[in-house]
Amino acid sequence: MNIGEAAAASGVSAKMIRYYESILLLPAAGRRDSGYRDYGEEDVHRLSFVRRARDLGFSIEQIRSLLALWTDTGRSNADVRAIARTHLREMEEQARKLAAMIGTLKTLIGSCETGKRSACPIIEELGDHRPAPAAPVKPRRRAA
Amino acid sequence: MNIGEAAAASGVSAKMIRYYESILLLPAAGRRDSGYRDYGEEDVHRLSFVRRARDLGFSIEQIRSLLALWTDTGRSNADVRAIARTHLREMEEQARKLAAMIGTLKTLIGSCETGKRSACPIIEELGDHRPAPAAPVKPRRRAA
DNA sequence: GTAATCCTTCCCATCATTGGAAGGTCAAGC
DNA sequence: GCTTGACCTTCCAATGATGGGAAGGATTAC
Repeated sequence: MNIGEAAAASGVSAKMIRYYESILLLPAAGRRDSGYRDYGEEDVHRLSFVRRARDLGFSIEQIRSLLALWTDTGRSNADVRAIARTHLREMEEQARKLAAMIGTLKTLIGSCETGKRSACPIIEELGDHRPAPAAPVKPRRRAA
Repeated sequence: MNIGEAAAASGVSAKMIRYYESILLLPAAGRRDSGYRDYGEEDVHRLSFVRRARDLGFSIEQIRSLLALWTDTGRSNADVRAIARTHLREMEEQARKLAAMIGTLKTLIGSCETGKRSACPIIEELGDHRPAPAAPVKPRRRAA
Protein backbone atom coordinates (compact mmCIF):
# COMPACT_ATOMS: atom_id res chain seq x y z
CA MET A 1 0.00 0.00 0.00
CA ASN A 2 1.14 3.56 -0.56
CA ILE A 3 1.80 6.20 2.04
CA GLY A 4 -1.71 7.62 2.05
CA GLU A 5 -3.25 4.27 2.82
CA ALA A 6 -0.65 3.52 5.45
CA ALA A 7 -1.43 6.90 6.98
CA ALA A 8 -5.14 6.16 7.08
CA ALA A 9 -4.54 2.69 8.47
CA SER A 10 -2.20 3.84 11.21
CA GLY A 11 -3.50 7.25 12.09
CA VAL A 12 -0.15 8.88 11.36
CA SER A 13 -0.25 11.53 8.66
CA ALA A 14 1.74 10.99 5.48
CA LYS A 15 3.70 14.09 6.35
CA MET A 16 4.67 12.62 9.66
CA ILE A 17 5.55 9.25 8.19
CA ARG A 18 8.02 10.90 5.85
CA TYR A 19 9.33 13.00 8.71
CA TYR A 20 9.77 9.99 10.98
CA GLU A 21 11.64 8.25 8.21
CA SER A 22 13.86 11.28 7.67
CA ILE A 23 14.89 11.42 11.31
CA LEU A 24 15.51 7.68 11.24
CA LEU A 25 12.80 6.90 13.73
CA LEU A 26 11.47 4.49 11.14
CA PRO A 27 13.40 2.36 8.65
CA ALA A 28 13.34 3.65 5.09
CA ALA A 29 10.24 2.29 3.39
CA GLY A 30 10.51 0.12 0.31
CA ARG A 31 9.99 1.83 -3.01
CA ARG A 32 8.10 0.86 -6.07
CA ASP A 33 9.43 1.50 -9.55
CA SER A 34 7.58 4.76 -9.57
CA GLY A 35 9.44 5.93 -6.52
CA TYR A 36 6.34 5.65 -4.35
CA ARG A 37 6.91 4.31 -0.86
CA ASP A 38 5.41 0.90 -0.29
CA TYR A 39 4.08 -0.29 3.07
CA GLY A 40 2.97 -3.62 4.44
CA GLU A 41 1.21 -4.97 7.52
CA GLU A 42 4.34 -4.84 9.59
CA ASP A 43 4.95 -1.21 8.75
CA VAL A 44 1.44 -0.19 9.62
CA HIS A 45 1.84 -2.07 12.86
CA ARG A 46 4.94 -0.09 13.72
CA LEU A 47 3.27 3.15 12.71
CA SER A 48 0.35 2.41 14.99
CA PHE A 49 2.78 1.74 17.80
CA VAL A 50 4.33 5.16 17.28
CA ARG A 51 0.92 6.75 17.13
CA ARG A 52 -0.17 5.25 20.42
CA ALA A 53 3.05 6.22 22.11
CA ARG A 54 2.68 9.80 20.88
CA ASP A 55 -0.87 9.83 22.17
CA LEU A 56 0.52 8.89 25.55
CA GLY A 57 2.82 11.86 25.36
CA PHE A 58 6.08 10.05 24.78
CA SER A 59 8.70 12.16 23.03
CA ILE A 60 10.23 11.06 19.76
CA GLU A 61 13.41 10.08 21.53
CA GLN A 62 11.51 8.03 24.09
CA ILE A 63 9.65 6.32 21.28
CA ARG A 64 12.94 5.63 19.60
CA SER A 65 13.99 3.71 22.70
CA LEU A 66 10.65 1.97 23.01
CA LEU A 67 10.77 0.91 19.38
CA ALA A 68 14.23 -0.51 19.86
CA LEU A 69 13.02 -2.47 22.86
CA TRP A 70 9.96 -3.57 20.97
CA THR A 71 12.01 -4.79 18.05
CA ASP A 72 14.61 -6.38 20.26
CA THR A 73 13.26 -9.74 21.30
CA GLY A 74 15.86 -9.87 24.04
CA ARG A 75 14.67 -6.73 25.76
CA SER A 76 13.75 -6.86 29.40
CA ASN A 77 10.56 -5.56 30.87
CA ALA A 78 12.67 -3.61 33.31
CA ASP A 79 14.07 -1.49 30.49
CA VAL A 80 10.61 -0.75 29.22
CA ARG A 81 9.37 0.08 32.68
CA ALA A 82 12.31 2.41 33.26
CA ILE A 83 11.41 4.46 30.23
CA ALA A 84 7.75 4.46 31.13
CA ARG A 85 8.46 5.44 34.73
CA THR A 86 10.68 8.30 33.69
CA HIS A 87 7.98 9.55 31.41
CA LEU A 88 5.38 9.07 34.11
CA ARG A 89 7.37 11.21 36.54
CA GLU A 90 7.66 13.94 33.95
CA MET A 91 3.95 13.88 33.30
CA GLU A 92 3.10 13.95 36.98
CA GLU A 93 5.34 16.95 37.47
CA GLN A 94 3.66 18.63 34.55
CA ALA A 95 0.24 17.82 36.01
CA ARG A 96 1.29 19.27 39.35
CA LYS A 97 2.34 22.55 37.77
CA LEU A 98 -0.81 22.67 35.70
CA ALA A 99 -2.97 22.10 38.76
CA ALA A 100 -1.22 24.93 40.57
CA MET A 101 -1.79 27.30 37.68
CA ILE A 102 -5.43 26.29 37.50
CA GLY A 103 -5.84 26.87 41.19
CA THR A 104 -4.36 30.31 41.01
CA LEU A 105 -6.44 31.27 38.03
CA LYS A 106 -9.61 30.02 39.66
CA THR A 107 -8.92 32.06 42.74
CA LEU A 108 -8.28 35.14 40.67
CA ILE A 109 -11.40 34.67 38.60
CA GLY A 110 -13.44 34.08 41.70
CA SER A 111 -12.21 37.25 43.35
CA CYS A 112 -12.75 39.23 40.22
CA GLU A 113 -16.30 37.99 40.05
CA THR A 114 -17.22 39.49 43.40
CA GLY A 115 -14.97 42.51 43.17
CA LYS A 116 -16.09 45.84 41.87
CA ARG A 117 -14.99 47.48 38.71
CA SER A 118 -11.31 48.25 38.33
CA ALA A 119 -10.35 46.11 41.27
CA CYS A 120 -10.11 42.88 39.35
CA PRO A 121 -7.38 40.87 40.98
CA ILE A 122 -6.42 39.19 37.74
CA ILE A 123 -5.12 42.50 36.60
CA GLU A 124 -3.99 43.68 40.01
CA GLU A 125 -2.19 40.50 40.88
CA LEU A 126 -0.43 40.34 37.60
CA GLY A 127 0.70 43.88 37.62
CA ASP A 128 0.90 45.22 41.11
CA HIS A 129 3.86 43.54 42.59
CA ARG A 130 5.62 46.80 42.20
CA PRO A 131 7.90 46.71 45.22
CA ALA A 132 9.42 43.68 43.55
CA PRO A 133 13.15 43.76 43.35
CA ALA A 134 11.87 40.32 42.55
CA ALA A 135 14.99 38.79 41.11
CA PRO A 136 18.43 38.14 42.53
CA VAL A 137 19.97 41.04 40.77
CA LYS A 138 23.68 40.79 40.52
CA PRO A 139 24.54 44.42 41.12
CA ARG A 140 26.57 44.79 37.96
CA ARG A 141 28.93 47.61 38.44
CA ARG A 142 26.51 50.31 39.34
CA ALA A 143 24.41 52.11 36.91
CA ALA A 144 20.72 52.87 36.48
CA MET B 1 18.41 51.17 33.37
CA ASN B 2 19.65 49.00 30.57
CA ILE B 3 18.16 45.76 29.31
CA GLY B 4 20.19 43.50 31.57
CA GLU B 5 19.02 45.28 34.68
CA ALA B 6 15.44 45.36 33.48
CA ALA B 7 15.72 41.65 32.82
CA ALA B 8 16.99 40.95 36.32
CA ALA B 9 14.36 43.19 37.87
CA SER B 10 11.48 41.65 35.96
CA GLY B 11 12.53 38.05 35.60
CA VAL B 12 12.25 38.22 31.82
CA SER B 13 15.48 37.46 29.98
CA ALA B 14 17.06 40.14 27.83
CA LYS B 15 16.60 37.85 24.88
CA MET B 16 12.91 37.63 25.54
CA ILE B 17 12.54 41.36 26.11
CA ARG B 18 13.99 42.04 22.68
CA TYR B 19 11.80 39.32 21.22
CA TYR B 20 8.65 40.71 22.82
CA GLU B 21 9.54 44.10 21.44
CA SER B 22 10.10 42.65 17.98
CA ILE B 23 6.68 41.02 17.89
CA LEU B 24 5.14 44.24 19.16
CA LEU B 25 3.97 42.75 22.41
CA LEU B 26 5.84 45.57 24.09
CA PRO B 27 6.32 49.15 22.93
CA ALA B 28 9.76 49.91 21.54
CA ALA B 29 12.02 50.88 24.39
CA GLY B 30 13.69 54.28 24.51
CA ARG B 31 17.28 54.42 23.37
CA ARG B 32 20.27 56.18 24.80
CA ASP B 33 22.85 57.88 22.60
CA SER B 34 24.81 54.68 22.57
CA GLY B 35 21.92 52.79 21.09
CA TYR B 36 21.32 50.91 24.32
CA ARG B 37 17.70 50.35 25.25
CA ASP B 38 16.64 52.29 28.32
CA TYR B 39 14.00 51.11 30.79
CA GLY B 40 12.15 52.70 33.67
CA GLU B 41 9.88 51.64 36.51
CA GLU B 42 6.86 51.46 34.29
CA ASP B 43 8.61 49.20 31.83
CA VAL B 44 9.77 46.82 34.50
CA HIS B 45 6.25 46.79 35.84
CA ARG B 46 4.90 45.77 32.48
CA LEU B 47 7.62 43.16 32.04
CA SER B 48 6.75 41.65 35.41
CA PHE B 49 3.13 41.53 34.34
CA VAL B 50 4.09 39.58 31.25
CA ARG B 51 6.28 37.28 33.26
CA ARG B 52 3.51 36.44 35.70
CA ALA B 53 1.06 35.84 32.91
CA ARG B 54 3.51 33.50 31.16
CA ASP B 55 4.00 31.66 34.43
CA LEU B 56 0.26 31.15 34.51
CA GLY B 57 0.45 29.62 31.08
CA PHE B 58 -1.12 32.44 29.11
CA SER B 59 -0.06 32.51 25.47
CA ILE B 60 1.58 35.56 23.97
CA GLU B 61 -1.63 36.43 22.18
CA GLN B 62 -3.64 36.15 25.36
CA ILE B 63 -1.13 38.34 27.11
CA ARG B 64 -1.44 40.81 24.30
CA SER B 65 -5.13 41.07 25.12
CA LEU B 66 -4.52 41.24 28.84
CA LEU B 67 -1.95 43.99 28.38
CA ALA B 68 -4.41 45.97 26.32
CA LEU B 69 -7.01 45.62 29.05
CA TRP B 70 -4.46 46.47 31.68
CA THR B 71 -3.40 49.60 29.85
CA ASP B 72 -6.93 50.56 29.00
CA THR B 73 -8.33 52.31 32.06
CA GLY B 74 -11.78 51.82 30.63
CA ARG B 75 -11.56 48.05 30.54
CA SER B 76 -14.21 46.02 32.27
CA ASN B 77 -13.62 43.21 34.66
CA ALA B 78 -15.88 41.11 32.50
CA ASP B 79 -13.46 41.33 29.60
CA VAL B 80 -10.61 40.25 31.77
CA ARG B 81 -12.62 37.41 33.23
CA ALA B 82 -13.60 36.24 29.78
CA ILE B 83 -10.00 35.84 28.74
CA ALA B 84 -9.09 34.20 32.01
CA ARG B 85 -12.03 31.81 31.81
CA THR B 86 -11.20 30.82 28.28
CA HIS B 87 -7.67 30.10 29.34
CA LEU B 88 -8.90 28.23 32.40
CA ARG B 89 -11.04 25.97 30.25
CA GLU B 90 -8.11 25.22 28.01
CA MET B 91 -5.93 24.38 30.96
CA GLU B 92 -8.57 22.16 32.51
CA GLU B 93 -8.95 20.29 29.27
CA GLN B 94 -5.20 19.87 29.12
CA ALA B 95 -5.17 18.62 32.71
CA ARG B 96 -7.91 16.14 31.89
CA LYS B 97 -5.95 14.67 29.00
CA LEU B 98 -2.80 14.57 31.06
CA ALA B 99 -4.59 12.76 33.87
CA ALA B 100 -5.91 10.20 31.42
CA MET B 101 -2.45 9.58 30.00
CA ILE B 102 -1.02 9.23 33.49
CA GLY B 103 -3.72 6.77 34.42
CA THR B 104 -3.08 4.64 31.37
CA LEU B 105 0.64 4.68 31.89
CA LYS B 106 0.29 3.76 35.57
CA THR B 107 -1.91 0.83 34.69
CA LEU B 108 0.54 -0.34 32.09
CA ILE B 109 3.49 -0.03 34.41
CA GLY B 110 1.63 -1.81 37.15
CA SER B 111 0.72 -4.72 34.91
CA CYS B 112 4.22 -4.90 33.57
CA GLU B 113 5.55 -5.06 37.10
CA THR B 114 3.68 -8.26 37.89
CA GLY B 115 3.87 -9.73 34.45
CA LYS B 116 6.53 -12.16 33.36
CA ARG B 117 9.25 -11.46 30.90
CA SER B 118 8.18 -10.63 27.38
CA ALA B 119 4.60 -10.06 28.38
CA CYS B 120 5.00 -6.41 29.33
CA PRO B 121 1.72 -4.71 28.51
CA ILE B 122 3.43 -1.44 27.77
CA ILE B 123 4.88 -3.04 24.71
CA GLU B 124 1.93 -5.28 24.02
CA GLU B 125 -0.62 -2.54 24.33
CA LEU B 126 1.29 -0.19 22.17
CA GLY B 127 2.01 -2.64 19.46
CA ASP B 128 -0.29 -5.57 19.52
CA HIS B 129 -3.45 -4.29 18.11
CA ARG B 130 -2.47 -6.55 15.28
CA PRO B 131 -5.80 -7.91 14.16
CA ALA B 132 -5.98 -4.37 13.07
CA PRO B 133 -7.04 -3.90 9.58
CA ALA B 134 -7.42 -1.18 12.07
CA ALA B 135 -8.69 1.46 9.77
CA PRO B 136 -11.38 1.46 7.14
CA VAL B 137 -9.03 1.12 4.23
CA LYS B 138 -11.04 1.65 1.18
CA PRO B 139 -9.13 0.52 -1.88
CA ARG B 140 -7.93 3.85 -2.99
CA ARG B 141 -8.95 7.46 -3.39
CA ARG B 142 -9.01 8.34 0.20
CA ALA B 143 -7.43 11.00 2.22
CA ALA B 144 -5.53 10.56 5.43
C1' DG C 1 44.47 52.73 28.77
C1' DT C 2 43.08 48.31 29.09
C1' DA C 3 40.34 44.46 30.20
C1' DA C 4 36.00 42.90 31.44
C1' DT C 5 31.47 43.13 30.86
C1' DC C 6 27.88 44.93 28.95
C1' DC C 7 25.09 46.13 24.79
C1' DT C 8 23.65 45.84 19.64
C1' DT C 9 21.83 43.05 15.49
C1' DC C 10 21.50 38.79 13.03
C1' DC C 11 21.27 34.00 12.22
C1' DC C 12 20.60 29.28 13.76
C1' DA C 13 18.53 25.48 16.67
C1' DT C 14 15.04 23.43 19.16
C1' DC C 15 10.34 20.11 19.00
C1' DA C 16 6.62 18.11 16.40
C1' DT C 17 3.83 19.31 12.98
C1' DT C 18 1.63 21.53 9.15
C1' DG C 19 1.55 24.09 4.82
C1' DG C 20 2.62 24.79 0.22
C1' DA C 21 5.06 24.76 -4.32
C1' DA C 22 6.75 22.30 -8.31
C1' DG C 23 6.64 18.30 -10.65
C1' DG C 24 6.04 13.07 -11.50
C1' DT C 25 2.57 8.88 -11.31
C1' DC C 26 -1.58 6.31 -11.15
C1' DA C 27 -6.29 4.96 -12.14
C1' DA C 28 -10.28 6.13 -13.99
C1' DG C 29 -13.69 7.98 -17.65
C1' DC C 30 -14.56 9.12 -22.40
C1' DG D 1 -5.47 7.05 -27.03
C1' DC D 2 -5.89 11.33 -23.85
C1' DT D 3 -7.54 14.13 -20.08
C1' DT D 4 -8.58 14.69 -15.38
C1' DG D 5 -7.73 14.64 -10.80
C1' DA D 6 -6.16 12.43 -6.87
C1' DC D 7 -2.20 10.78 -5.46
C1' DC D 8 2.82 10.66 -4.83
C1' DT D 9 7.71 12.82 -4.71
C1' DT D 10 11.19 16.36 -2.73
C1' DC D 11 12.28 20.69 -0.77
C1' DC D 12 11.50 24.89 1.75
C1' DA D 13 9.18 27.53 5.15
C1' DA D 14 6.49 28.51 9.12
C1' DT D 15 4.64 27.80 13.69
C1' DG D 16 5.62 29.29 19.46
C1' DA D 17 8.68 30.47 22.84
C1' DT D 18 13.11 30.31 23.92
C1' DG D 19 18.18 29.70 23.92
C1' DG D 20 22.92 29.86 21.81
C1' DG D 21 26.25 32.24 19.74
C1' DA D 22 28.94 35.30 16.53
C1' DA D 23 30.66 39.90 15.27
C1' DG D 24 31.29 44.32 16.66
C1' DG D 25 30.34 48.67 19.43
C1' DA D 26 29.70 50.94 24.35
C1' DT D 27 30.53 51.36 29.02
C1' DT D 28 32.89 50.92 33.09
C1' DA D 29 36.23 49.36 36.89
C1' DC D 30 40.69 49.68 37.88
